[in-house]
Amino acid sequence: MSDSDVDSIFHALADTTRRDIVTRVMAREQSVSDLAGAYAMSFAAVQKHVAVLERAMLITKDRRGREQIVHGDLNTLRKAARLLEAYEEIWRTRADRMDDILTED
Amino acid sequence: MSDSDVDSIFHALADTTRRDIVTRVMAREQSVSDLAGAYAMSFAAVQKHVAVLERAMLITKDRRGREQIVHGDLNTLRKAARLLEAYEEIWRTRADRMDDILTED
DNA sequence: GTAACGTACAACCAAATGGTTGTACAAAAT
DNA sequence: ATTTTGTACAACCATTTGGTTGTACGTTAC
Repeated sequence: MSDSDVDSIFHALADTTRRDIVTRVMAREQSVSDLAGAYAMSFAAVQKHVAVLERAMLITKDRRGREQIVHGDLNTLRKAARLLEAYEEIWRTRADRMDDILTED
Repeated sequence: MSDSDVDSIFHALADTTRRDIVTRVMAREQSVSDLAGAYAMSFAAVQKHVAVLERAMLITKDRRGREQIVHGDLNTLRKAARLLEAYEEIWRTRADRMDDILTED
């Protein structure tokens, strides 16, 4: 996973509408227009949000007839979650070293 | 935690330099100019990145003499991590319901 | 007291973002 | 066959972003 992949994942999550889309499609797959119907903005705007999430690989699309069905991608979400946990781990490790230092006198 | 708080946290994390700053300050607290020295960009640019992280509450600053010492804020990181885990939970719950549906015939 | 250091902030710039409307086209329904 | 539906995409716009340089100011060192 390159830096720019991670950039795009967090960027995709840095918007309330997009996080809400993720919530919806994790709960149940649905078409782009189902999603568009849920927000007070143009279809094109929602479609752009979907495209951002798709580029970030947080969702995938699957054509069904004339509809495009949007699914959540659990794998990418897990990667993002693990990344944040890695920062906690860095902190924990440093804390341990701090502890070493404090107890070494 | 408001939506815009979450927006600012993920936005702050959506940049390689800023994630690197988080890594550094989680490992060891350091001054703004220590950080600035580590990147091939102006002091002002690094200072802006630090300001973005500070607004997102991912770091805090603490004046020590003429230096400004930057610390990582584990708490905010944990909140972000838990948020991502919540999406996984939504997915898991839906999966369970799927399972219910598949076994109910 | 003066010089150097660490920081903050304003002004500026190019590029990206998040929204809009309009057009185009394939699939489905009539 | 025609209309409606679902989607994609371009063009446009205002705002934000991520960088720059320059200025200012308090703190430390000489």
